[in-house]
Amino acid sequence: MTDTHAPRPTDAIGFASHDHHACIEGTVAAVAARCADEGLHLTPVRRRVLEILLARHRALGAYEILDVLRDEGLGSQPPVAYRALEFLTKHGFAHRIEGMNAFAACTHPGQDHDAAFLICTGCGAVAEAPVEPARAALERTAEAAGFTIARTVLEAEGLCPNCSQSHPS
Amino acid sequence: MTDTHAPRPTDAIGFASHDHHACIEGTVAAVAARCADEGLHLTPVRRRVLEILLARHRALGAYEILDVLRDEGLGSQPPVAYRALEFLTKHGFAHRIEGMNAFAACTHPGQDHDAAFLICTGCGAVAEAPVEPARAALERTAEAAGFTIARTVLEAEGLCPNCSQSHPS
DNA sequence: ATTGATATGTTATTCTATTACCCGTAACAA
DNA sequence: TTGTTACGGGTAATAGAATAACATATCAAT
Repeated sequence: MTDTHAPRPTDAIGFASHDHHACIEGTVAAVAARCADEGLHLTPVRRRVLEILLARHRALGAYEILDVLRDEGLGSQPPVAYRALEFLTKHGFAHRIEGMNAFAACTHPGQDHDAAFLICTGCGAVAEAPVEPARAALERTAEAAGFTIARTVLEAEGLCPNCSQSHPS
Repeated sequence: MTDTHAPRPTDAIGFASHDHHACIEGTVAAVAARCADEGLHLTPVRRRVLEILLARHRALGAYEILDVLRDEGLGSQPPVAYRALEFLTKHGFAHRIEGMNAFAACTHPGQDHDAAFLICTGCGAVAEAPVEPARAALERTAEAAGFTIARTVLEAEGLCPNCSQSHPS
């Protein structure tokens, strides 16, 4: 419990403060429901990794996650973390941030999907942003080259609203 | 000398066949000129790493590059390759492909700049595509969230024109 | 009960990247 | 000439990220 519990509604885009506790519980519940629906097993390790990612709202390396799991007796070797992360990313419950070799929980878990990310270099927060506009632009660029896109990596590093105030640069 | 020397003009976007030998020499010459201009040292290791990247037209891992350098007696330990790559990427002569932990030569060397990449999962070719449209779209998305972009990672994996014919899927 | 599919435990290894320290040389000032 | 400063490179050691390979367990379905 490291957050401030500001009782504001969740922002669709992501950097606003919000009821973090409810945000975690709600997302886990939504994921659990989807798993039940689709016959996927949200096992204790998988659920816990999802909670760890949600609790931070930032990207975590596999070994940071593993440290937590180890402290809690849920697993001690890399494959434990990587397997859980593979499950979560494969089903669209978490995303890999390529630019950081790290992982973040998905904020609107659905099918396996690409996303765009806004990564704050000030506080480390990661927000998932609508992917369509940028993806569409990239599609048009690719089409001109006769290239067929299967997967996109769209990430932006910079300063979130809070940090751009504190770092007036 | 492993290419076919098809004497076609270089395609601005990148997957067309072209006079590869001239393409390498021309780019190295352009980079050398820029270095002379700006007082940068294009040392033997740095030049050779650039040539290696250009010769492949695909993304190479630092250790693949190091293997070549080692064979040629130009260096044997990781920092040799990483230092050269840092120089090349810092000055916009090469780019890091985040999604692959690999590096590719820049096809229009200028100042340090972001770019968009089309990465063929069939043949491994990497083309640098215009970054502006996708970047602008991402800018608009970020603006809506009050986020200030400093750097973008825009990569698309898929099939290039040649491979989408061979892999009719 | 047995099978088959899925999930986990564990060891070892590979791949990627950086830190730290030392050496040599070019450029320039005293 | 002698510092001394900056830069590039050589090397060893280590850190960080990811996977391979193999053993074990769990559980549902026949």
